[in-house]
Amino acid sequence: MDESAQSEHLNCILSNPVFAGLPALAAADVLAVSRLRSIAAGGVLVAQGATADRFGILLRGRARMTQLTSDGRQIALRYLVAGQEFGLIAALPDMVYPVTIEAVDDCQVLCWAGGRLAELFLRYPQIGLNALRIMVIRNQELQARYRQQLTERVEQRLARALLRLVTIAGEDIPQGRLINLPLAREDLAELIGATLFTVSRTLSQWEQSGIVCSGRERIAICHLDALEEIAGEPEPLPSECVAPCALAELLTAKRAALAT
Amino acid sequence: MDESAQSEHLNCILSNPVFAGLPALAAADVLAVSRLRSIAAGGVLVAQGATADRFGILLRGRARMTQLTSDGRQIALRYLVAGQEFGLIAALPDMVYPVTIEAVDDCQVLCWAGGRLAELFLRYPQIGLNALRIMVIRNQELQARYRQQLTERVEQRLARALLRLVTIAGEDIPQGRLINLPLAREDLAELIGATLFTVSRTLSQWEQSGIVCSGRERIAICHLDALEEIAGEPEPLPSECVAPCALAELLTAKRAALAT
DNA sequence: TGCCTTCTTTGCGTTGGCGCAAACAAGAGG
DNA sequence: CCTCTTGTTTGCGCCAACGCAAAGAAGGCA
Repeated sequence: MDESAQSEHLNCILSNPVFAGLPALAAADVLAVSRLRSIAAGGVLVAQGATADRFGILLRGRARMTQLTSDGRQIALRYLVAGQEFGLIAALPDMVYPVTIEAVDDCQVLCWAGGRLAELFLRYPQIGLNALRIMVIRNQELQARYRQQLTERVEQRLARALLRLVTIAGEDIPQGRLINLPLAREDLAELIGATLFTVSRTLSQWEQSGIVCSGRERIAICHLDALEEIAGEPEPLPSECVAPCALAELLTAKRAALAT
Repeated sequence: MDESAQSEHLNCILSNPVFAGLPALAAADVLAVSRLRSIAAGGVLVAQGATADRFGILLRGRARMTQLTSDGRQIALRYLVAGQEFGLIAALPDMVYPVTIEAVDDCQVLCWAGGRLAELFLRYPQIGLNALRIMVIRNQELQARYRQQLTERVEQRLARALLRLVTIAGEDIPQGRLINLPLAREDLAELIGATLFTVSRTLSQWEQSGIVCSGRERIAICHLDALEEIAGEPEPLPSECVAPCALAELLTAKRAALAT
C-alpha cells in the first residue's frame, strides 16, 4: 500500500477508541501487524458460530450485525459504519462469534488476527483498558435497548430505532434527513422485534402526519422532534465511545513520523 | 482481619475470573489494596446514577441488579451470588453506574477503589484481559436475553428465567430443586418483562401440571426437563466465566506463602 | 391469639400487535 | 418496452398479555 493510504489507515487506527491514547511508537507497531481486506456487498465480515479469529475496523462501507435464532428467525442488533470496530472477542482464545456481520455496501476492513491483538494487549495495557471501555459502553447501550424492549411498545421502539439510524447514517435532503441505508420494512422489524406489517402500518400513519417521508427501502425523517416526542426519554448515551484524551497532536505527529 | 479470613479472601480473589491466572506475587498485591465492607439486607451496593468509583466481589450474600426507567418502572437484570464481581465500570474514569445493585441478604463485599483497579490493570495486563473476557461474556448473555425478548413469549421467557435462577441459587428439597431466594411474582415479572398477573397465571398452570411447586415468594422446580422443554433452545453459554487456566495449585501455593 | 400488611389468585373486559391473504407499487433486467 | 421479482400496503380475524378489581392466603408482630 502506498504512503497516503497508510497514513489514512493510521488516521483510522488512532481515531478509533480501541487504539486511542497510544504512545507514538505503538501506532505504527499496531499498523504493522494489520491486514487490509475488501468485502463485496452482501459478503460476511464475521459469521455467527465461526471461531472468533479476527478483529477489525471498518474503513469504508456499512455493515449489519444480526443474530440467528435456533428456530431460524433473525434479529438485527445494529448497523456498523466506517470507523467502528468489531470482533473484539477475537482477542480471547477459544471464542465463537455470537453474531453475523454482513456488508451492506462494498466494505474495506483493516483487520488483525486474534492472537496478534492479544499480544498488543499485553504489550500496551492502554489498549486493554480501551477495549474494556468499549465493551462497557456497548453493554450499557444493550442494557438500555433491553430495558426498552421490556417496557416500551412498538411505536416508541421504532421511533428510537429511526433516531439511532439517523445519527449514524443521516444525510440532508430537502424534505429533512434521509437515512442513507437500504432499509426495508422487514429490516426495521428485525431491529425492534416486530413484524413488517406493524412497522408498515406505523410508518404509514407517521407519513400521514408528515413526520416521515418513506419510499421503497428508503426512509427520511421530516420532523425529528416529533419522533423524539414519541420516543420519550432521550437515549442516555452518546452512543459513541469518546476517546479519553485528545488525539489531534498524536495523529499529526504520527503522520510526520511515518512520512520520514 | 485474621489470617484465616485473609486466606479465604485470597481464595475468593483467585477464584474470581477477574484475577484468574495472576502470578503469585500479584494476588497479595491485589488483596493489599482491597477493603472489606458489610451491607445489610436491603442496602445498596451500587446506586444507578452515582459516579462509578468502586469495584467489588461479593463474598457472602445475594444481590439483585435492577434498572430504573425514566418513567419510574423498574426492570431486573439479574441476581448476583457469592463469588461474582460487579462494578468493573469503576476502572474507567468519569463513568456512572447504569444499574442499582441491592443486597437481598446481608452481604459481605471485598472492594477496590476504581482508581486502584485501573492501576492494577496497567501493572498486570492479564487482569485487563480477564476483565475484557468477562465483559464479552456478559455481553453475549445480554444479547441472548435481548434476542429472546424479541422473539419469545412470556411462557418461554419465564421458563428460562427459572432455569437460570435454579442454577445460581438452586437447593435440593424433597419435591425437587428450590430456588433459594425471596422471589415474589412481581420480581419474576420485572425479570422477564411481564406483569405479575401473567406470571401468577402461568405458574398456577405449571403448578397444576406438577412442573413447579410454589408458595409465597418461594418457587421450587419439580420437573426441570419439562421447563427445558418449554424454554426450547438451551442457554448457549455456561453463564459462568471459566477461568482460562487451572487455579488449584496457584491457590494453595498462595495460601502457603501467606501463612508464613 | 388476632390484627394488618403484603403477596397471590382469579375473573372479566380490552387491546396491541400478530398472521395471513390479496392487491398494489417500484425497480431490475432483458 | 414489457415482464418478473421484490418490497409495500391494507383489510380482517384472532389471541396473548395487559389492566383493574376484589377476594383469598400467608406471615409478621404485638
